[in-house]
Amino acid sequence: MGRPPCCEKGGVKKGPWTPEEDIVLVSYLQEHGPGNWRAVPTNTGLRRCSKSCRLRWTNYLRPGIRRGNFTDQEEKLIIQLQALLGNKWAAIASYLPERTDNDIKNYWNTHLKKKLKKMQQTGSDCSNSDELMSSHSLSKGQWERRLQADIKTAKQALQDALSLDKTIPQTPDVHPIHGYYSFTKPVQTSTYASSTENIAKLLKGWTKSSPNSRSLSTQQSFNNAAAAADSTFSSEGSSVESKSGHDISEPFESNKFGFGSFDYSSSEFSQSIISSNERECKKEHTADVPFVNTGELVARRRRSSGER
DNA sequence: AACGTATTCAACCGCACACGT
DNA sequence: GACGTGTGCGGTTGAATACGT
Repeated sequence: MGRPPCCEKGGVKKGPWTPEEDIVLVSYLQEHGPGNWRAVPTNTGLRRCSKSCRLRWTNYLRPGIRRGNFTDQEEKLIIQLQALLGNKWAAIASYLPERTDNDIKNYWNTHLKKKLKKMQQTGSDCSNSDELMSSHSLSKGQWERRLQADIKTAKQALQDALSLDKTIPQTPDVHPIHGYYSFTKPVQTSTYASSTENIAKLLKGWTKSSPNSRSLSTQQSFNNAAAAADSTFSSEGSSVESKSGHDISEPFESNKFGFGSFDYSSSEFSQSIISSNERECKKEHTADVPFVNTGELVARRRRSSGER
């Protein structure tokens, strides 16, 4: 059987998003909020499929996203979580609210995999996923003990990462935001600050690109504009007006976007993830039982905390 | 400068699941 | 319970860019 593709209609555009499309999408979502993605292309006139719109928003335009330059803390956290959760990028991303699952996945595939491989070759690190994977060959008892140890290590890493406000409040990295911990520049005090920055960069890139030049991808636009935008738009009270006249820098309600106020450090959440994955891992290693999707677990958790 | 190769990352694709009817 | 639809996730692709010769 199989479902028909979500973009069956002809004339659906693919490939990189243009700044113009981004602005249309951001303007629309500012007004209506995310959700009901099916309606987005219809209501905006964007020749994109709903999936593409959602992806663009969640991976690039969403407020509070930080891109590139993973810190050591983030890197360690990702490594630990990957060892614990496997390739459950959405689950891992839930511990790094400013990073998208796609970003983390890419970073893992391009940087961390290699790094860990190197480390393994030199025998300098024992807390990586390959190591964990190699535990398949261990006896069940050994494996369980090892798993317990890994979970303990990961918990510790999480605790460290989630309590960094005590240790490095003035470094460019970590401070608490709305109950979770966020890796942002000190000058940025809210998820909206990042949103403003994103949109500012977007607009800068858009207006900068000359009509004669070939149509720039947004990434290029952002790159061009980043430096200027950083100095032009402060985190407070900045307002950006789009071509269509919409003030698209008005504060987004963080709750609308699903990661506003949930306490990621809540032991209930951590415990549920860890214990469920503990169970999953054990299942995986012991019997042919259906594998519980951790991402779905997180999704359910998000939904129950009022995301949609 | 020109070319080939490697790397990065935005975006796509297909699948699984939740939810409404 | 069966079915249809919408959404989210993980794996993969390929264009753009960086690097080496």
